[in-house]
Amino acid sequence: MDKPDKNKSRTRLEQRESDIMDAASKLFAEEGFHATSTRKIAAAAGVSEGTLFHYYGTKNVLLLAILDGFYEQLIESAREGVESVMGTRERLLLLAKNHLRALMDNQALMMRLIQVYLSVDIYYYQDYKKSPIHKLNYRYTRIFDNVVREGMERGYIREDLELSAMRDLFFGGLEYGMRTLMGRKYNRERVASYVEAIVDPLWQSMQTQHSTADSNAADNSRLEATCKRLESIVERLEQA
Amino acid sequence: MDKPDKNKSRTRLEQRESDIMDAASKLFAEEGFHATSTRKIAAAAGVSEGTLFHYYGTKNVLLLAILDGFYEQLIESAREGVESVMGTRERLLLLAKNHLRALMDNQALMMRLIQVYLSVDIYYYQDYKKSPIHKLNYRYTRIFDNVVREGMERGYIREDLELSAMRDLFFGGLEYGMRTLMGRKYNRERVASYVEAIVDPLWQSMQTQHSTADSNAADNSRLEATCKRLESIVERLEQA
Amino acid sequence: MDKPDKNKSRTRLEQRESDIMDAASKLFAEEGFHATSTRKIAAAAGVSEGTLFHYYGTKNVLLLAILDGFYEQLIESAREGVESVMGTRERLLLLAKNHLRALMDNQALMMRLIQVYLSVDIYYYQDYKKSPIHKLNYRYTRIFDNVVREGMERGYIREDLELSAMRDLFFGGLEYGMRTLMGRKYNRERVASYVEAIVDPLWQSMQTQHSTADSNAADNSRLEATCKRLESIVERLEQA
Amino acid sequence: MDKPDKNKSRTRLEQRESDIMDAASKLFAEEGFHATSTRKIAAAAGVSEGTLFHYYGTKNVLLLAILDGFYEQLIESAREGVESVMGTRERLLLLAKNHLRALMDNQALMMRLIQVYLSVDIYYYQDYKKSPIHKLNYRYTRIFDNVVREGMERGYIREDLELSAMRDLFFGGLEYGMRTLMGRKYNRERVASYVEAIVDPLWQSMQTQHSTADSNAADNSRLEATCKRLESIVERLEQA
DNA sequence: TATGAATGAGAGTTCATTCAT
DNA sequence: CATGAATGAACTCTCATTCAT
Repeated sequence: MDKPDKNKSRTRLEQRESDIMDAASKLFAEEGFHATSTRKIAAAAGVSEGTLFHYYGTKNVLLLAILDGFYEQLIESAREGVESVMGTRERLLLLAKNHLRALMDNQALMMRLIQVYLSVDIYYYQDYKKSPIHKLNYRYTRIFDNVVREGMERGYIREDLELSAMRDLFFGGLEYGMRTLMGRKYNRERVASYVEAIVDPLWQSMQTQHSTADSNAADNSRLEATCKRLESIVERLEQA
Repeated sequence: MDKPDKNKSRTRLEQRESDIMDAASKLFAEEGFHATSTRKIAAAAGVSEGTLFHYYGTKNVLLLAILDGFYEQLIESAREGVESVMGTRERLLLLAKNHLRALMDNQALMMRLIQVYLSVDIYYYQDYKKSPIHKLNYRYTRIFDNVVREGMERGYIREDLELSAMRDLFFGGLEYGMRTLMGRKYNRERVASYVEAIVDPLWQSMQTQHSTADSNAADNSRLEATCKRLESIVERLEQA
Repeated sequence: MDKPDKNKSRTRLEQRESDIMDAASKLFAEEGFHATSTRKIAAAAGVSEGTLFHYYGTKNVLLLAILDGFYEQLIESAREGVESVMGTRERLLLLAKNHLRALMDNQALMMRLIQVYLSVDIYYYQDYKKSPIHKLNYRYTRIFDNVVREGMERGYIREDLELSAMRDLFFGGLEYGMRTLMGRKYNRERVASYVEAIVDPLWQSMQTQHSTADSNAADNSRLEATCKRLESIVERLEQA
Repeated sequence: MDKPDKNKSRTRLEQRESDIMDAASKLFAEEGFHATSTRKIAAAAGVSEGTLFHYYGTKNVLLLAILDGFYEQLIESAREGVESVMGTRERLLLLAKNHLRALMDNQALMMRLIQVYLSVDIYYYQDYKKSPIHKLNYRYTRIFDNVVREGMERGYIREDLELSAMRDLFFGGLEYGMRTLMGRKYNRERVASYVEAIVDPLWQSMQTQHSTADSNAADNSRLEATCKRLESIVERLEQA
């Protein structure tokens, strides 16, 4: 589309860029950010150390580029997923699956890298909200927000919901659970059922609440349980 | 109990130990693990670097000791909290408050340190389940598990609940949300209301389903009060 | 042969390499391996400490490189010496002089370095025979072996000789004696006469043994051997 | 024999001293002088580090004490050996066996320690001859010297022998050969035959010479010259 | 006499980054 | 644009030795 010449050279540059980013991603994921030297990265990418710094002026910049790419991909696949189905619950399940899969593909190290990034650059972006990562994360979580808001508009979800708490539970729950999931082998079915176990309680509490029938079942059963305990105490007392 | 002399020296040792741990905790929290040199820690603790390594053979060991202490405290306060109230929901609220407060007191960096620890020692404890941190975390989350299980036994919570998913949502949600909370100043009320916003959806989905529970709030609270009175009678009877 | 540019830079690299090795050799010799810090070496070589580790990844590697160079030189001069004269006894004298002179030029510390090296790397090369130093030493002592073997073939030396014992006496005697020699000032004549004092007893015991009967058996067998060679040459000439 | 009280306490002190020396000897031998920290030694000896420095003010002093003890033992057993047999050759064989066995019992590291010692204390005893080790070594090698001298007096050994060269060959040969011997397992027979292989050539060259070899030097040199001429002709022919 | 906590200098090594080529 | 040699500050950790108890 562009001039072939420019196109060609741009392609080569891009090739190198992605070589470096791939190598760095892999190493960061495997050994951690601090344990990965720029020398190792350059070697793994098949370029000289000088070149690495030619492309990314700083190790931190490289880290940010990786995270950026990761989020960009995450956002894109999330958007595609949301557009592919209609129901709010189905959309949430898709978002959850997408999130989990992306993290697992990267050995969950992306999460750690984000932590590192925030550690490292806390000096530059004293206000978390100004940090590039925050902006990316904001763009990403807005997708979830929009799905929920649309659910509200359509009446599937009660309107007095605290959206931010729901968001925290959704993403926090997934990420926290991932640690457990990680130990075992990647398993598509397990992921699916885990995702449901996370989403369902949230989905349930999101909905407008019907059924006046057995209204206070909880309290009823509490009463029943208490009665049982009283009875058993009475029995013991009688035997004593 | 011992000779005063010995006692004294033991105290001095312990003093030094805690000086070092305090200094290290502070610095790790402020600047991160990797950005804090042992030199800085020693200086901040008012001891020589040699002494630091005399007490903790390795920077990693020091990190582990800090995390250990943190968890120990967390576990203790959680247990106390659980024992101080009776209702399951109240207990969950207390656990959540305790968790959040502990994290915020440490500038939420404890979470990062745990990540660092797992990164660093992944080589030693190839199986995450064998790592000391996992064991501590297990002990801690068992408190939550027990609260929920007891709720089930007493009939307050439906028995077909997926406990592990609930745990993930609970702790994950809190930790994820903490980031947002952190930016603002510490505020006891805000924490309380945030905690409710996290716990309520979970509590709701834990209970037997489709209850109109909140629809007739008045009756509900009367029942609630009665339940509580009965329960406390039971407690007293059992202890007698 | 190459571009002068490349050639030049290669030269500069080699210059640096040898600067470092020279400085290290000197310091190791003067103060011993353990007492010489990499810092000192770098300073003496006029490079930064980083550069030192750029060239030799480890202090041990540097040590090995020095020993390697030392042996290489030793081997070369020994070979030249052997080729420059014909008689077995003369060759042994030359080898001895060469050995002694090389050691004395390095203040005899090379021997100590070899010991250090073997100490240090005993863990890496559990089998002594696999250590690089052993291989170098083997190459070197083979020169002595070959001289003796040729002496046997030519009949100057009795064939029932225990070569390994002879080798031990030769090199061991020289090195042991060197300590004594070291204290005094370098003295070409003294070395020459000392060398004879060491070699002569060995030479004597190498030759076919007394029995006054055929008094000059050695010379006789030399004559016989020479005749045989002459005869075989004549044969070849006749066939040509 | 002494006062029981003093005796007792002296015994305890001596016990401790020897505990420390034994532990240090073992560790020095196994890991080398520099790789063995005083902490390790103290732990292995079952005393505190303070105590170690109480007995031996310095790590170097400890080293010297060990070497001193080693030599003392070596000297004693050598003297006993010499007195137990009469023949000069037998005495030399015994001395050699004794030397070899002592070194092998200590994993040959004693030799290295001596080197270390000389390195370390070269600053204190700028003149080798004044160093304590030199004195010990002198006392020890005098035993060899005396055996040889007595052999001369009794007429077993020719009187124009260069004693110092003989000594260098004897001890140097043994120590050099030990490296080879070390690799294999300790084997009493092997040691015996090795010792003979070392001593015999020396013994041979020590004896009064019945060969006419040197007696008729004139004839000899004529033969020699003829040989050389023949040989050079052969060389030229072969190269042609 | 025996202890072991405390020291601080110094060790080897790593590292992100620069810059002349 | 690409290189990789060069840097030197900073790192964690070790060590022989001291000294108050």
